Amino acid sequence: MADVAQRAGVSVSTVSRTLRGLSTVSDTTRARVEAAARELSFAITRSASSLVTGRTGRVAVLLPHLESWFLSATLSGMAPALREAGLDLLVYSVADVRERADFFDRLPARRNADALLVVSFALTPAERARLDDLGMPLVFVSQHAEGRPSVYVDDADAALRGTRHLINLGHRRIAFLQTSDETGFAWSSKNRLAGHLRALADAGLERDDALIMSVPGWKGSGMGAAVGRLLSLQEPPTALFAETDDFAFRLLAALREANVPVPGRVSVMGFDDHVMAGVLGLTTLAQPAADIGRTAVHLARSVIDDVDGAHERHIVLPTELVPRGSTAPPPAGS
Amino acid sequence: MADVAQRAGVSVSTVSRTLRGLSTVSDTTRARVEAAARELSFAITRSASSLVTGRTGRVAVLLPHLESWFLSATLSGMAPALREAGLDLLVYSVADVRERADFFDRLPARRNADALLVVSFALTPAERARLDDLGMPLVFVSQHAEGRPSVYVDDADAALRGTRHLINLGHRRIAFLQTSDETGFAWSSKNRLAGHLRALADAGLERDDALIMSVPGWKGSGMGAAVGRLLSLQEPPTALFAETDDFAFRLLAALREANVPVPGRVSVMGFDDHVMAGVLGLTTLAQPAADIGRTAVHLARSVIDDVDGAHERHIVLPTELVPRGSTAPPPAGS
DNA sequence: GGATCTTCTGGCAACGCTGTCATCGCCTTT
DNA sequence: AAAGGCGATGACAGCGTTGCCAGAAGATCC
Repeated sequence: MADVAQRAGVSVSTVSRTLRGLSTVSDTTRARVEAAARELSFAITRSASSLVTGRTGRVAVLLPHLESWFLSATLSGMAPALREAGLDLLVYSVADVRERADFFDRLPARRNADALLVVSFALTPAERARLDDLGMPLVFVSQHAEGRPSVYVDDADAALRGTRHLINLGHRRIAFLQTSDETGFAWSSKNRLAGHLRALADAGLERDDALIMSVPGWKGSGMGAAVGRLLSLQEPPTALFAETDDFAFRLLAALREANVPVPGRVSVMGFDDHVMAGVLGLTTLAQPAADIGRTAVHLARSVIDDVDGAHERHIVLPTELVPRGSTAPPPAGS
Repeated sequence: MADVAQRAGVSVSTVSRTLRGLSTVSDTTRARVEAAARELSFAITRSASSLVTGRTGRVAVLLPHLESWFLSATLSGMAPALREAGLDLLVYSVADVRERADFFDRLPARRNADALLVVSFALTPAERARLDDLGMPLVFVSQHAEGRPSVYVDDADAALRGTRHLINLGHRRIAFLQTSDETGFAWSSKNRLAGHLRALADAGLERDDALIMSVPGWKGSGMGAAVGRLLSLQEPPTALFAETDDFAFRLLAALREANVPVPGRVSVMGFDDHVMAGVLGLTTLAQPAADIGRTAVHLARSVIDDVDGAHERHIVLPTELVPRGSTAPPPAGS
């Protein structure tokens, strides 16, 4: 910055003021400084300004991993919003328990970001407490959190509408498949199941726990076994509701392998509206992942700037049922 | 840090030494300091140390976007390697031309990261020059770059083997489909096509430009049209080689819509080994995305630490043909 | 027992910026 | 014409660390 000052023939103070866009700089000086900065392709050292202002110009995002469509899409939505605000994006992805413990132990985000966005994270009370101790703005994304701003969809309501759609098609035996994976979408998961059950109850259908399946792992092969168990029930389901599209895809593959026609014999419904859902013709509940990301960033900015009421705002974004080819009325006589 | 020092009854210098793990601290003092730091759950302000040491403890990654499987998987591979090195991950995703221009204009990574990893980025000479001016360690990922360390796979060789596989199955008319999308995989793309053509030439097959298709957009609907054009040729192809799996999936969807059986009438081959490739039974060339990410980080660390020879190391990782159900011998009589 | 090492610790400047205050012209007001 | 106000700029301290040097205390050697 001193170089720029010298080249422009002004003091560093003036350069600082110019570059920050403060109004008290004359037009001619501003032009000179900007020219000098450009010629030297000067980029500010954020470390130094952070030290003085206490702002880092960075927002940290904590994610359970990076490989699901939903998380990537959410992150994608954040990127432009952050850029617009001149904020950099710091990503903490904690894939396993060790990394997770390490994150909450060392809290590396502390003092290294202006806000922490916690995405789709099923927190233990201890972890939640640790974050609260962090003393930095927190925004919960894709989950509701008491006492903190959050952005999410109404998973229960969406699932309710999904199941209702299946019921309207004539289905009476509807299975719900969820991942038993620990990390990840536990908050959403619980709510989706609740919505599903609610729809069944509303329609006067009896709950049957044999139709609620926890299938292990993201990548495992438990899916085939699960399908086998469901289809060998005395009264097998005519529709399968998977808690995410990623999951529904694996389900479709398992069904294809077992030569079960979709939707001829069973209907399949997903949740997310993954890009591939369109390609594969999967009926699903679209959730606006990019919007969620963008909104989360806006919310974070409000909290950082200490806007009134921002500290406990809960924004619920809409979901939409997208009917495609994987759902149809149940086969006659079932 | 002053608080910790006071609580431990030592000077800040000693606290600093202890926390950095320097050896010249007595065991008793070290224990006292560590206890104090833990009790106050002290976290160091990186900004301040950056200012002194010139190290930021951060690595920046520049990506064309965040939504392809390959990029997510690569990023996933980087995360644990960075964590292990105590480095934070700064993500710059530039989705459109405006953002891209902005990045190269302002170079926000400058002085805000210890190294920049450039992933799958088809750079203009001007952009490349701009990066070189940046005066910071650069690592090119998923692309070869003259004069800079890089990690990539031999796309040409992989594609060659893919096409050879199709030829070995008996195919003689093989189409190659690439995206005409600007951002993204231009480097890989060019090489994959070259490898494909090489395999044709090696087998004594004539090149037919009608079989090389550029299909627009990531998400558009140009795929149906492309399939139509190919299948209405006088001598239609019996095999289709898509430059990425993402692309192959859309191709599969278009073929299904057109009622063209795969692999009955045409075989389809992809590139990447996307998670869904297994699910959909797509034959593909697996590239070790996570390994690429991890290796890139190791390389970056070597360059940062100025290890001998690191500045121009080129690491080529292996690819593997994964035969699945989407490829088979051509239908009899074609 | 004094000189010389060694091991450990403290003091202090410096990193590159920002915020505050002081200063300097020039314009307006009476 | 003097007083006051205002807009633009510069000087300087200080943010929380680290690196360097000095120094204290204890160990070793002749």
